[in-house]
Amino acid sequence: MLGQWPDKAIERLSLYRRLLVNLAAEQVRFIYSHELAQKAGRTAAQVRRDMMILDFSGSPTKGYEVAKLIDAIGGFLDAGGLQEIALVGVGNLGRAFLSYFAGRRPNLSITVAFDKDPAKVDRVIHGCRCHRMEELPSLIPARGINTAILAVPAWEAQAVADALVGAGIFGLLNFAPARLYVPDSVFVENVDLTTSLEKVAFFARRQVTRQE
Amino acid sequence: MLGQWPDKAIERLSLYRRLLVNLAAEQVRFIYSHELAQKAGRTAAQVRRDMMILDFSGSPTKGYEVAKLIDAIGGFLDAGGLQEIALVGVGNLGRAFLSYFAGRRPNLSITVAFDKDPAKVDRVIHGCRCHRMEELPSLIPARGINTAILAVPAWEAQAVADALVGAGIFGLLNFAPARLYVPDSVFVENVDLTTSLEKVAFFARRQVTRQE
DNA sequence: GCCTGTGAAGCTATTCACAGCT
DNA sequence: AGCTGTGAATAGCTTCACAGGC
Repeated sequence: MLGQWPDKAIERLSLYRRLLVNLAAEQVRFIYSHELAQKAGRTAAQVRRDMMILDFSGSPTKGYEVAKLIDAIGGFLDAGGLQEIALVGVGNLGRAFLSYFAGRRPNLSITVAFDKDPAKVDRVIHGCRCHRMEELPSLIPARGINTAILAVPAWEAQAVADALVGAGIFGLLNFAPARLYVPDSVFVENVDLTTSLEKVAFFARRQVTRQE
Repeated sequence: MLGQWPDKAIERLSLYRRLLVNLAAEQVRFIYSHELAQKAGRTAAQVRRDMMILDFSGSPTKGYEVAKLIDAIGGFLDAGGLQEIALVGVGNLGRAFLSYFAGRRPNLSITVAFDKDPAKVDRVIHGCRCHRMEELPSLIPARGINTAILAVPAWEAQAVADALVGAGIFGLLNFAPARLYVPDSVFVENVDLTTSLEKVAFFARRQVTRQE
């Protein structure tokens, strides 16, 4: 499904870029692997390995040039221009994402939303227009969209995923607590909030017990 | 930090339980490792390995008894009674979580919220009262809370995390795009929505290119 | 025959450690 | 002296493969 690069490495590159953009804003021009590692919560060796993915080199005396590294990550991660994202499910979570992502990344923007609730259709929420589900199969290819966020209830997730895949989606960020059955060519990232919370609660409780 | 059990295994156990609860509702009494694996998107061997964590046995003829397995996972993952969770940051995301988690798990419930915005303080949102930040250091120990959800802006995250750790929190579900510096005894799960979306968009675009 | 439980093997991601450079 | 770049080693997780049992 993934192929050449491990998906964790892609996550780290995205994280590095965010840190580097902050550094650039503070006029930092060069950074060593151990400094970036410290900010990212990784090891220096890991950072240097990740630079190999980009085929990016630093200087042993100054480290990595921040501005150039930001460009190198952008060249690797970003599409040429704007990559549009579709959102399906404009409930509480969906609206929170619209507000959260609004203007966060210049190259990535949620530009269409879909919901089956007629009360939401044709409204514009955080700058994004909500469409009828029936428009999904035509609108997504028409806009050349390949990535979608799924924020619908679990029992609707598979049907919506099928519609999205049929419309040409190849990447899904899924917040519904349901496993999606999709072709191997489609990348699915599941964000399971309940499971994450249960995990944190488990380790927290275990630590409390240990302290006592 | 973690210790004995890998955190990915804990995630899977939480996932298995959700699937099993659904199965129980459909009157399914027994399930084989390969069936559960199929539903969870794992291999049968992985499921059987995870059963070893629980020290739970199935029968070679019938498989695992659904009701007993649910109890075994509960005995492992859950606290004795209700485990309360605190939420800090009642913005769009925070409110979405309150609505999302309301009544989702009987043993896990967000029962206190905090926000620095006076307009939100003392309001009850999705059954959860919002308190002043100043009450955090006393209220969290008073309630015996050890787990918190962090949904504040990045630039406030570290200060809030410090306050939470000081108040006795040992588990943090962090939605702020910032690395948190906390003692080793505190478990932090970062959910980085921007990074996840960038990753999905990256693989989607790559796949599209490959198809052409 | 077809399952479970598990030692062993295999894989992938991360870290070590050091040559090379300035 | 202290960094980068990277082959080699390690660690951690997943899958294989088969003994054991009904």
